Amino acid sequence: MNKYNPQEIEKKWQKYWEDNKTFKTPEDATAENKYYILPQLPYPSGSGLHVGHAEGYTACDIFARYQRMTGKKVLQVIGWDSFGLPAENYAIKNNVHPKISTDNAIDNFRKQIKALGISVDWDREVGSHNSDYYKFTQWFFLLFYKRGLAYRKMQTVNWCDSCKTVLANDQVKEGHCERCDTLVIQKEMEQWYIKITDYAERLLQDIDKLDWPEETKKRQKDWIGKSSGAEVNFSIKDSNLKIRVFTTRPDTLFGVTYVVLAPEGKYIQDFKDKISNWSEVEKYIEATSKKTELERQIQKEKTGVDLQSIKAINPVTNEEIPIFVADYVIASYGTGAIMAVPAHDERDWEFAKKYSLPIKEVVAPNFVLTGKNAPQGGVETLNRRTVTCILENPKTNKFLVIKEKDNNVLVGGGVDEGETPEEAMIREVQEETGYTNVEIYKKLFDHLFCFHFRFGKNKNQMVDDVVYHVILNDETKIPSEVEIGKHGIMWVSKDELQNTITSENHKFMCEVFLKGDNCFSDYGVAINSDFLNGLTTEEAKEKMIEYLEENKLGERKVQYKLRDWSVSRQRFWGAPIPMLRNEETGELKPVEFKELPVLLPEDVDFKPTGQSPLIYSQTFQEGVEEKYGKGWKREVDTLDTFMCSSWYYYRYLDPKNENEFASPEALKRWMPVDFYLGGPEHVNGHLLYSRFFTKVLFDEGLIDFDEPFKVHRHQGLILGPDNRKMSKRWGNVINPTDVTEVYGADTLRMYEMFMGPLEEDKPWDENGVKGVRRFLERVWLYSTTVIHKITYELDEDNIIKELHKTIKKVGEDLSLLRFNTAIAKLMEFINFVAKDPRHFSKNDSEVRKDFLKLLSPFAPHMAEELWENFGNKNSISTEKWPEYDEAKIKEDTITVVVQVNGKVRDSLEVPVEISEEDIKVQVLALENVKKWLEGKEPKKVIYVKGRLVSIVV
RNA sequence: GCCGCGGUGGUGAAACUGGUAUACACGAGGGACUUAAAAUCCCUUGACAGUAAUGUCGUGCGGGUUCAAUUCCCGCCCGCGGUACCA
Repeated sequence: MNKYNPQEIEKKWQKYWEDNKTFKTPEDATAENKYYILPQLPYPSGSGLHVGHAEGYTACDIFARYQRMTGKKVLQVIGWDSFGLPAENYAIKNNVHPKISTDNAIDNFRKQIKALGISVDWDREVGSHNSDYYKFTQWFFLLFYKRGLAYRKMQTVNWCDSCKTVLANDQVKEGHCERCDTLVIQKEMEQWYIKITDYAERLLQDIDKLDWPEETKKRQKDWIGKSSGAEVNFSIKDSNLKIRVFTTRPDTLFGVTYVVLAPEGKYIQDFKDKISNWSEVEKYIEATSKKTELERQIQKEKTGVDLQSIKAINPVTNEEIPIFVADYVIASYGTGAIMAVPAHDERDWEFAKKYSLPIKEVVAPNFVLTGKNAPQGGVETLNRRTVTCILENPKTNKFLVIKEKDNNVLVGGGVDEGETPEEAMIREVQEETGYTNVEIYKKLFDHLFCFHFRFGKNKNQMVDDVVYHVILNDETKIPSEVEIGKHGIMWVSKDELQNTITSENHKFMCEVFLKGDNCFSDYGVAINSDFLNGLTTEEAKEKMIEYLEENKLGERKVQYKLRDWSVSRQRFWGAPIPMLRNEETGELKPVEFKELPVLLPEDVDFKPTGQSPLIYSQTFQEGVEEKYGKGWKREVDTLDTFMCSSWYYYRYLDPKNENEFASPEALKRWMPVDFYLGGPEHVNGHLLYSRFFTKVLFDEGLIDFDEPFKVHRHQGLILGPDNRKMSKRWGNVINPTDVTEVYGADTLRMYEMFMGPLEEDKPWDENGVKGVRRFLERVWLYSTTVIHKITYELDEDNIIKELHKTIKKVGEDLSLLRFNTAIAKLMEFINFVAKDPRHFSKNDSEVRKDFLKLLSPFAPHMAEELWENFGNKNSISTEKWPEYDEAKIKEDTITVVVQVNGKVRDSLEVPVEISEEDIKVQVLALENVKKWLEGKEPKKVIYVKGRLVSIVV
């Protein structure tokens, strides 16, 4: 029989699949049996396919082939994200029209993907740069416009001066352009925006119903960035003007000691006339605007300018407080103004320290005890004022600890009626220790709350503690007193103090004391806050919001970090925005659907000037005035390519439809996507936009589901052999075509899947490729040649048993996308077969037939060829996935491990059905066990069914 | 800084729900075949001690829970990714 020659057979089968349209989308798919597998939309770059592409497409393909064999009607298509900057930049550099270079790149990509044996329906291929596609990208824009979701606004935008275009927030990486790494600058421009923020709440809520990786869901939630709080009005003294601030902590309003405005915000301009030191302020604003976002982030020290001659009024205290302009407040979040609570916000604290502003504490720490002292529901809460001290003997540098029966605590007790806390403190020290000559050295906390359950009283108790540092002057004691002697006392060193104390809140006091500085709490109980005093942070927040709303001082407010999506691009190679504008009146008018597509003109000089290249077209505005009247012009910006890639999975369903983005029947039959594989870099861009598109379609009544991707998984990066990201710069790029030419596509596919878990990053290893090729060679050999060399003889039942185990494992692993372990099992099976290949090699081996089916998703070309050798005329991909028989896998005996005191000492073969008693008897009779028991009686013998016996001596 | 993920042989990595740690593959060493090499096949391969049987240690580090911990809990260290004056 022939040598394994992948180059030959792979071409043969690729042609067969193409000629026979083997992977044409089944006509008989229904909502019940359909399975929509979606590989990522590739950008067809000039440098061709990357091994990372091969990884993603292979994974989807293996999964698709497996699903088909289990009876699913699979839809799998690949298309092209073919608009975009790189093609345009390439065109500028090489003076080729992007349409030509893009079409060439697509031809190349298609050829390379076909050479991997990926089973997609090529009749449904789409490219976003084709007018029959971008017609509907434009339609989506018009849909957004119609629904009030597309609007123009003047705003500072991220500008890349090398690409000469605007960038969306997620296209900026660490202050640099994602594509060309140029430092991004801010520029004021009028742009088209999509109001994705209208959908923030739904985009956030619905994440929970998705089967996506948990960390991915979290990342998207964080990006949407919901925070709840209030907007509060601060009036300006002697004026009708107001400052509105957003805060998540309305409960700290009593601690607000100044207000800060963002330098680029609107407020500062409104106050211009009232500010006596305007020139200083103006200088500061200008200095800020010159800084890039990056510089602003890096600078450590806070800066700002006091707005002299105007003061704000704290709405709850009615105190006059200063107003600052400072660049630690940004204009684009909230209202562009903040209320500063230096006692409880690190940034405000730094600023207040620098400019010597008052710091007013309004939240005291609150310890909620855990365990048996945790507060209980449904019982009354008592309030109690108490004192506690850290008592130090300065002569010995030791600290006093009171030993109760199961607790070590500090000295303290309740404050009696008519007594000051100081008096109470001195009294408690005397009562509990007998020491009379003590003095209060320092107050550590005015309030430290502790919320716990009091068993004796069957009530919860909220203790409001004053904490002191007390010094022992000398060891004079009261001769005899009541409480002394009830519990012991001990003196410990500074180092031992914190670990000796067992009560949680006392431990915390020691911690703060030892650190020696003030530590303000974020959450706890309100103090110095009038009607909020004594409430926990959560309660106080609610109460303050109610108060604000009642008194018309502000209202509840939810803020999101998510910004509206800027979609205008001043570039050529994109879909024209289908809008008209009257240059004289400024009116806007959408292009009607029947006029779509607005074609991208051919006659454009697309050299970047910062202006949209479409301005230079002779033909683009032709006939517009005749049709719409004087002054009307087409919009000359093009759409962000994310607009194109946010809906491609709909176009695959019905790619030739001229009237709709997809027909209702096709949508009903195929959506939502059952499995979507993509890189983790798209979480806050593409995936979010696609979800948004889908929700808009749902609201328009065009679809009856509101999430496009039911199941989503990521693929990891394939790194270079040097463990670095593949890049021309490091010279570590592996070209999949080179690998295919030497080893064959089946080897490449299987190797990439064998490298490790799909979602992890993993380095390339040429030797690993060879290993997989060796495996395939062995499969070929045993399938085509009768081998007489036998290591030891196996009867057919042994092989069948191993086969059924393999069917089980490979099937399970495939359904969980654990390709690496599935392949390991296939290898194990062949290793087993190698001991005695006769049953596998014989002419009509059923074992071999089943094995080839298992192999076929991974190495489809070889599987087809060897399948054909049996005389089969059909493609193996149309075969049914083998089923395993539990009875055939069943073992008669099991190996039970024997442990003595947790260490493995022996193992023994026993019948599966052995009783617990029998096995214990057998185990205790073992020589090894006797030896390790050393004559002692076992205290305990544990039997874990089918696994081990553990003996404890 | 904050958030998320991860750390297992010389290497890529396995290990169900707490139950024999290192499957599968690579590499390395030894052997067979060969005039020789490649290819192929066979054996060995976590570390340490020992001729061996065997024993001790071993999943980033330090503790804990348990008859039993890569797996659960607490405290650290390191790497990767996200995000950042978001009030």
